[in-house]
Amino acid sequence: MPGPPPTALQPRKTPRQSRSRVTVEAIFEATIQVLLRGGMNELTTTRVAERAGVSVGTMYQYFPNKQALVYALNARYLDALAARIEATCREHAGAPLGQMVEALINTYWTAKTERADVTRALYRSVAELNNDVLIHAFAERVDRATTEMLASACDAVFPDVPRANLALVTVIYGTVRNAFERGVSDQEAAALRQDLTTMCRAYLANFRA
Amino acid sequence: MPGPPPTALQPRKTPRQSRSRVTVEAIFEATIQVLLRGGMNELTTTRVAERAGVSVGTMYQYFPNKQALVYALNARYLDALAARIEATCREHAGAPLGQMVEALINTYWTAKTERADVTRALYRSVAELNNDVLIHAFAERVDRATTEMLASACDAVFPDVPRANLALVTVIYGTVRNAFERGVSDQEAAALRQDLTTMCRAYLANFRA
DNA sequence: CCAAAACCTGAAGCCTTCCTCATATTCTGA
DNA sequence: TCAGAATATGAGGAAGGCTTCAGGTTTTGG
Repeated sequence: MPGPPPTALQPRKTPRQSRSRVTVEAIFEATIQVLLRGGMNELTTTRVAERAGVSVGTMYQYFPNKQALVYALNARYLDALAARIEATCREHAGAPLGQMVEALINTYWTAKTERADVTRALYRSVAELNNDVLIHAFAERVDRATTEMLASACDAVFPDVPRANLALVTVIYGTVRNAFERGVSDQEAAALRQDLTTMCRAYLANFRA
Repeated sequence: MPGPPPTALQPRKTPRQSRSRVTVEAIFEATIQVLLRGGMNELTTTRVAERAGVSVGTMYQYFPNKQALVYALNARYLDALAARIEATCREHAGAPLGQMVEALINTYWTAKTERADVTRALYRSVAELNNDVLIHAFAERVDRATTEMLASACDAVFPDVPRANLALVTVIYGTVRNAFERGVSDQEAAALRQDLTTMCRAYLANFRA
């Protein structure tokens, strides 16, 4: 049961005028760029500010420290990802299991690969954070959506929905991530994705009504 | 095709006398401990040396820099892990598919969970390394073993062994890792592990002779 | 037993980084 | 229009980290 994010990691103040919204946006984008080039080791406040075209002081007006910046960036990313998954789940409420699996894998896979380098950079950056809160919040939110979807399947009845859900999402998210880390080729990725779908379908077949 | 590890990351010299072997061992252990406490951010050379009961200078006699230390630690861990997987694969050459899957999952899962905190710490530490070389070397070595095992199955014939292998290992390794990151309970873990086995078996059933 | 090799020490130099703050600029609302 | 709020600046203080090296101690091989 994760509490709220540590106060030391919360944003300092939220931009009110449009110019500052642009600034914050630039800072986020710059952070990604720096992360892409040199990873966490070379992510310095000066470098980010420089790349964003603002001064260090400006950065510190919105983020109390460096960690908070990376934290916010990841929170932002996960929020968008969760929203996409939720949308997929809504769209497939009441559908047959097969379609659900395919849709879920498709959404997740696409979200991760459409900007593969960014995904990788974030995967790495989040590793040095106190990411438990982030991860849990994300997991909880997304679990709610997928569980609900599964329970609504028109051609299945689950003796234990949360269990089936956990198996599904863990396998899917884990596989995608591992595929990333291995740096599989496009060909391999395509085959892998197909096989992953096969596996999930075969698993869910056990619950056919 | 990854080359050899960057020279900047190679150990400086290998201990010859037994006392220095003890020292190096202590340094490794200390590194793990420090990593456990505070992660990469708090891993400083001074702290590691202090915890190991040696002076900083000693550390630098064996590792040219801090990164090399973490690199070596991970290389060591992956080497042991690979050895265990290879052993499992040898033991199950010619066995039926079902047993192979179960054994592989068992070995990997056990290896990761018997010292869960260490596993987690290393997962995190490796994220800030130039880990491509490490990952690839590990993957290649382990793939060789598992592929060979699969090909030897007494009750199956694969149209494309490497493909089936990639699917299997990516799903297994990825799932285990993701389970870690979510911090699943023991109960959930047990169920998940069972379901993972079910999935893999169902997948492999497609190749039954 | 002794010389050479291996090993260990830890204070100190150098460098980078984070973050603040006093000041300047821009915007908003009445 | 203009006062006050919001935003931006960037040099510099303070802290801490990495790494070296000159000089000790221990071990080994003969």
